[in-house]
Amino acid sequence: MKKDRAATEEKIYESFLSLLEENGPQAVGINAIAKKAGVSKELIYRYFGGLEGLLLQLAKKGDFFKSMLALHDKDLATVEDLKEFAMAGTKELRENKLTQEILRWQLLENNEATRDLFKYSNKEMGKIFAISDKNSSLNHAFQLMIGGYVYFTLLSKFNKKFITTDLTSQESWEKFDKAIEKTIDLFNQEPRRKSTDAN
Amino acid sequence: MKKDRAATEEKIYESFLSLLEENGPQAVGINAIAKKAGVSKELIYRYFGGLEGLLLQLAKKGDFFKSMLALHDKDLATVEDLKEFAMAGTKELRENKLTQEILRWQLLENNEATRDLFKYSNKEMGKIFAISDKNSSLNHAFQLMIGGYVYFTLLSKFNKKFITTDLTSQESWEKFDKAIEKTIDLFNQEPRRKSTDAN
DNA sequence: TAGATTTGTAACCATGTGGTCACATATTTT
DNA sequence: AAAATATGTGACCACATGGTTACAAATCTA
Repeated sequence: MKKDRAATEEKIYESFLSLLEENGPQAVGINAIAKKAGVSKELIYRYFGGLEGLLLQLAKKGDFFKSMLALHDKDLATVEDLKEFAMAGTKELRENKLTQEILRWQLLENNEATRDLFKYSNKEMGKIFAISDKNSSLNHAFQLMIGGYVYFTLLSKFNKKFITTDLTSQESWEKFDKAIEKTIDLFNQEPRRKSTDAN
Repeated sequence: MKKDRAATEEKIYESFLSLLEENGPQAVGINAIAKKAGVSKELIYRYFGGLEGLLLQLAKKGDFFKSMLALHDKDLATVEDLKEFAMAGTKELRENKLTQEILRWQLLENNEATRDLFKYSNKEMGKIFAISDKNSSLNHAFQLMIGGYVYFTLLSKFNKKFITTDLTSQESWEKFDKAIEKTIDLFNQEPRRKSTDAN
């Protein structure tokens, strides 16, 4: 029998990732990972330190919002920049299954094992919202809309529709996008009031 | 030993409810319910038809948005009515743990057992959004914001904060409420355009 | 080549799960 | 009172879980 630690480590980690992406946090277990990797579970403990170690590695290696990084260097001074940035965020959210499942995971538990992973992914997510912080009037509305986008993204895995909205159609997601853009516009086009009090 | 079927049925159902409310969907299992009720699990199968039967009963008896029903009879013609209705919805969402956990459940699975429960709770939730359907321009923005509200409500169970927002403070939730009200205003105050095209 | 070390496996453990069973004991019915 | 039925229990089943152990086999080192 051939022996290659690097290769088996890779098999284990990839199996862990694909289980998480395809079947969600509940499907991620030592037995399931070992079975999928076709390897003894002992090795998961030996090479990674169990599930906790795998989560830690994911925290370090995971690419959660890498598509945002390029944009984040820009100034984001204008309303159009802000809209472009928001659209990049919703696109990332829609397409990155790994990010989706980690966000789902945060709704289920928060313990020793997951803490580091969540801390890191939240840090990445925070970069998006750092922008809207500058516009305190828009801030909470913006958070709600992105939060809603996350909610519907997660919901769409098991539900075809939300009330009257078809969550399987491209058109619906475009409408959500448009709603975000329009809200950004409305908050910026409103008649300037006398003070910074924008509640 | 005393025997009282009605009383034990009550004990079982109440144990099921409190487990769901306090510990979430993952904690709801035949063994856990029987243990909490202090009763043999056989009786759960005999009297309810297992977990599936309990979910069915919850679907029929559960009061998910009962606080909304009174308001729903009103006309909701004015913007103020719509805002009042939205605020009643967010309040209900914040306070009804049972509703929260069912919404959380919908993000985890959707099978034979849960289908009826979700169908019913969604029907109730649909009543809220029937109102915003009339204003197609606002519709998706409104859905996003309520969805975001749901998201943050569920998130707050295991996370103290989201980015910079403290999810444990009353003040944050008031700001979210205000953001919704303001968005409703902005969408209604915008200069009327020539057609119904409001994308 | 011989010995030490790394890599890998399969069996095993305690525990928990949903589900079924035979049985005992109340309660009703005849 | 006797028989039938409703109610309740605890043991049991097969299976899955996370975690550990003892051992085999490949690879590295001397």
